[in-house]
Amino acid sequence: MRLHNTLTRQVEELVPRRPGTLSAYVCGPTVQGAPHFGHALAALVPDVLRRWLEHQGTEVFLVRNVTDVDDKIIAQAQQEGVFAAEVAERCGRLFDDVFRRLRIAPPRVEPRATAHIDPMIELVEQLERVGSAYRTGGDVWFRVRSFPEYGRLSGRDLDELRSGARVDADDRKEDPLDFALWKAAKPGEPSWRSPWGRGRPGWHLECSAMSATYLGTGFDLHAGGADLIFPHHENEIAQSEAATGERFARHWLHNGHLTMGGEKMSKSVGNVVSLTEALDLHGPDVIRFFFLSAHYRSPMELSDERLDEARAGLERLRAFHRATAPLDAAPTPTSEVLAQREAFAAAMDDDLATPRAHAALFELVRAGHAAREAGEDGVAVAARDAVTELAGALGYDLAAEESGGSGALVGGLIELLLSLRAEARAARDFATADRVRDRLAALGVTVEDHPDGARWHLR
RNA sequence: GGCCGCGUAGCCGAGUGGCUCAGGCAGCGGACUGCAAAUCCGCGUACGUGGGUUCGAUUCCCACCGCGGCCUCCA
Repeated sequence: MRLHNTLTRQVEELVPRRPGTLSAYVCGPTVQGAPHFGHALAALVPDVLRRWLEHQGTEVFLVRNVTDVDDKIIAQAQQEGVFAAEVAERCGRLFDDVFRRLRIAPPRVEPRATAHIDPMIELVEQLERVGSAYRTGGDVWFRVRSFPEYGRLSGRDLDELRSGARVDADDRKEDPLDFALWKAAKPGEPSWRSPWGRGRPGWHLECSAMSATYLGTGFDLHAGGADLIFPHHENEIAQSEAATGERFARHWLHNGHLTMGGEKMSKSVGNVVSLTEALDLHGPDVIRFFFLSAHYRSPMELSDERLDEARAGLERLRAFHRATAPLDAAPTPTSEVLAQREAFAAAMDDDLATPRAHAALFELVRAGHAAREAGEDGVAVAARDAVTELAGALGYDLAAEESGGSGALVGGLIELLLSLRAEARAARDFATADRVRDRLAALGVTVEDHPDGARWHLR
């Protein structure tokens, strides 16, 4: 398949170094607060890529880290008067929970920064040996000047960056662009023993060390939000390549941002929507559909209207699933069904063009309904099977009903009411029949009358 | 200020140098229905502005306007 590579700004063939297995590293969350709606996208994009590759028979060895030590976690802990590890543990569970509910498949390895201090220290020592690191007191800095390729990923020019000069002119640094590899411990902060005294790793260090630990150098794909391109990913490349002399990640995938009120959703702007609450309100499939209805690299504006549209679109897929689930004819795909399967695959292979993939799904739905109405059950079944399979490859569960569990008891009671209603209709007592339907609707149960009887589903 | 990207019908969102230029939501008409719902059939001549290249541009180039992102922590 072809995928946009930030390194070249072009859509390129994604070629795993080991045929059949893609090695990928995703920058996971910094567990310093509750997950917001925007965090879902950065986890969802690699998930969709992974599902598609696996559907195509490629294995994906995915590593997604957890940043469990950093300035904000420490600040939050101090504010609460607890240990930083406590904040990280609590927030980490919140992220685990929302990712699970979103059906984001767990990564193969989920390394925590605090469990990999040793390889980080070794990496810094190696950088000292090659002359790319220097210390001032208990701090260690990366010497940007020592890495001529610096700025390649983000398309920056060193001199422009310096003149932009919003970077702290810290006198301890040789160059304003140099960044911390190791920070000397301040009182009350979590710290680890190191050759430079007690301290903690700089932010960028963990990803270099942990990706090398689990994937080695020159792994296939590195992913993250577009806001990580600079400085985070630029710095990862500098550290890793300066230390090893080898290419770091070969392909870079970055997702665009979620906006709300025209601005990037972020805690500092204050326009965040809790992902936990959004899941409670909309369920995982609506949120997934919302994100996948636009291309992963374009910015997306979140609003109630967009979510309502996503719900409506998803409902069309679900209604098709409900209508065709009882059919049990042998599938007899038509050329149209086959063509839409191919269109879906072509879209996904073309830089994860999920909006076009959705379009193929909708064409299958229309063709399937039409076949069903024409009594061509085999064609309808072929369309249904294609929709179920391909929607599954995008991570949808069309059989799942919306929130509000319908236990056996609830289902039984509804069936009972509908059988009484059917008797009323047979007796042309439409007032009673309508009353049952209206009251059920008020409770969130939609009733549809079909030639073969009534169907119902939870709204 | 520098760098990057975007501007497509009421809304969202694909796509292409010309051939009937996806799909969804909303809307309208018809079929079906006791009425609905669901579904099917039909219906929308859109490409920010001004130049240029071209036989022909929404698609390529330039300028401008507007919007966003990054340049500091950030998914």
